[in-house]
Amino acid sequence: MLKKKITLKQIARELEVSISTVSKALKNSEEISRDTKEKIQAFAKLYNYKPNNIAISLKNKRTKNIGVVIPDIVHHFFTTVVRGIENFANKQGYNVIVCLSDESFDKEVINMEMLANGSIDGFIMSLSAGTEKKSDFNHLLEVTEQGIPLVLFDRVTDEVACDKVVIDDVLGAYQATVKLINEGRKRIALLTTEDFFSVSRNRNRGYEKALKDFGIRHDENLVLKLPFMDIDEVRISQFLNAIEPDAILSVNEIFGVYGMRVVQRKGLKVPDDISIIGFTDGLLAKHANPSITSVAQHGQLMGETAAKMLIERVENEMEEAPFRTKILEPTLIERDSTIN
Amino acid sequence: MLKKKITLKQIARELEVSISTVSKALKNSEEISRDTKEKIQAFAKLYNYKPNNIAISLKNKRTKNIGVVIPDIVHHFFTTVVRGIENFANKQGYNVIVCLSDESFDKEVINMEMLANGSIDGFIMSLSAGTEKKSDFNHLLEVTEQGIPLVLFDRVTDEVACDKVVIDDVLGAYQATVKLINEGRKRIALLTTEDFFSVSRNRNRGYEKALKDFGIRHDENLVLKLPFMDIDEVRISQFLNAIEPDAILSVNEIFGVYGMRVVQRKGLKVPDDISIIGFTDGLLAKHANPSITSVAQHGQLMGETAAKMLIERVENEMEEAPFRTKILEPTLIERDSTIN
DNA sequence: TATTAACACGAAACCGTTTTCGTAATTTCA
DNA sequence: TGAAATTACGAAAACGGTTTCGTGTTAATA
Repeated sequence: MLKKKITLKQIARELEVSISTVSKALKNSEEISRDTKEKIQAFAKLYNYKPNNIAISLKNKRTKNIGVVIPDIVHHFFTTVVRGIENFANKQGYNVIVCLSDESFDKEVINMEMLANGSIDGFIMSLSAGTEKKSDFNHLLEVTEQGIPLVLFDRVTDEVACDKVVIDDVLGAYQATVKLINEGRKRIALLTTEDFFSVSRNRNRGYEKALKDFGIRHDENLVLKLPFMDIDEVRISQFLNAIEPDAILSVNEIFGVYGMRVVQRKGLKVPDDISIIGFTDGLLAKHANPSITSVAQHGQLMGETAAKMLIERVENEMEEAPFRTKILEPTLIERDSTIN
Repeated sequence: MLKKKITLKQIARELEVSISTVSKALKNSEEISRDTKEKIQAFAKLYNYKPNNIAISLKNKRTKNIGVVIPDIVHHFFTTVVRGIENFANKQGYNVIVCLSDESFDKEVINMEMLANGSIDGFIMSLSAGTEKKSDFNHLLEVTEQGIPLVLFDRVTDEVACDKVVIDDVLGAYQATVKLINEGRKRIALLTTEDFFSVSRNRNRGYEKALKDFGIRHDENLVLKLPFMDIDEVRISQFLNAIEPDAILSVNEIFGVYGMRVVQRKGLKVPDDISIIGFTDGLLAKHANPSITSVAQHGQLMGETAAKMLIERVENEMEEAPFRTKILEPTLIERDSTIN
């Protein structure tokens, strides 16, 4: 007892009217008489008629789909962003197609090409590590040249003219570093990633700026640049043992957790002997023991903001509004890994 | 300098041939002469012609989109499932539309209706808490009656005839409980949720079965049923203080983490004084101190399996194969919260 | 040389809508 | 009563493809 969806054509045939009449009747057009409208509407309701989205998309050249391309989904920050996007987009009647680049340039390109041929009205994305490393943005340029709106978030680039939404990473790192300095910390270690990440670069800058502003010499030896993927706890351990810091600032959540574990294993008390602040306010920071003071990036807000910017572009295609970059303020969530 | 996508019609006009000829030439049809094909293909390449997905979807009545409806995305287990789905689906040329029901029955219904009008070829979903509580599955039945393939995973129901993929929750809880019994634990507390969750019910059964098999009396007082959402640490604390267990089995990750924190605060040593096992092998369990022994649910595999089942259905629409339920084996990941 | 086959292409239907425009039939007005 | 205006609907194009079938031209065959 398969009940396939009914079409305008079938309704028209059953009721012996034309397709146009059915279409108009269902839109309650003034053109159609009361009687005919009622008959058609009743019939349509009975058979649970719903217009076919694909046909409408073809007609309108609007899919009401947003393409979201992110490096990874098993990642707290990105999931909060996706939730924000979903949240806003759904309210506006848009669906979200999620693609994972898996931090790979090639996959990012393939994903975008798959979607760019009519499947979506616009992109929201965060650059993969591979793309940032390669510094090749032609796939983004192609998309924007075709007139497909694009909003970049978090991991962005200056080389593509489009809307962007980021948090003020410099400020976030600055505030975190100042917090540590105000506790009296002098040897603040920085756990960061290789340079090609825009966010890491900015966080490094905020760290350096704070040191400078407070007259603390910037010692390169206190900075450890780790490869992004698989974390090497041994290197963190050797590094921290060698430099003996009195505070640690980590540009992400996981380095902070590992750092804390290393110093705790050495017998140091957090935050009495050493303070720790991380970036990304995820579950780990919240549930660590002690819980870790973190710079919150407001992923959900970022997602909502990005979705809002994108949908505005999509729906005002005519107007050539200038591109904007929304800068969100980070928040330092004070927990038990720093002195209150 | 907007370079809008070129269409067959435009190519045909430029080259003064018919649309059919262009279409065939681009598919390398034998019908078209060498010369014409080369000319058309060269032109198409030059202008970077790519067929419009929407038009093809309309023609084929296939969108190459999969709809995934899950309760939440900021949740480790579901993200691993989504990754698995994405992974498999992408290889087969499918895109994934993710919708969040936010544990709400109404949102689940709305999401499905949005997608069921042609936007997708099939659904993969896990029931929202609201739906399980309400026990109303009409929206699922409507979809299957329309002939849209549906695969349910993890949170499933017997009331809908469709493909399913679950882990053997009874077995997982059984093995975990046995592990605790073998350590010599007698008073094994169970931290679980309200009864309407199918997975919790099954895990409770596995726990009870293990007790019975090993001749341990099942004491209802050792079981705490917590509301699903916002966790009440106070209740957990009162409960554990009252019953003084020598082991805790939690049906999820977070209850386990809270439970561990409570007993640690009381001065108990994990695992010397008390053992802890949780479900869902996420970041918290892995990075807790001590790390928590957990029943892994293999979310990614579950996602891949679901995607495989769905795509098989979609692509063999003619055959009325009987519905299958794939039962995945859980794995007990032994860590430091139990005695090795 | 007449017939047939092969070749190379175009016309048109189709997928399911929306929308413009044309036109019978009825009503209104002078 | 005849002309104009209104009513109520249908035909057809359009969105961007695919595919079947028909056909004019050339080449092969008898």
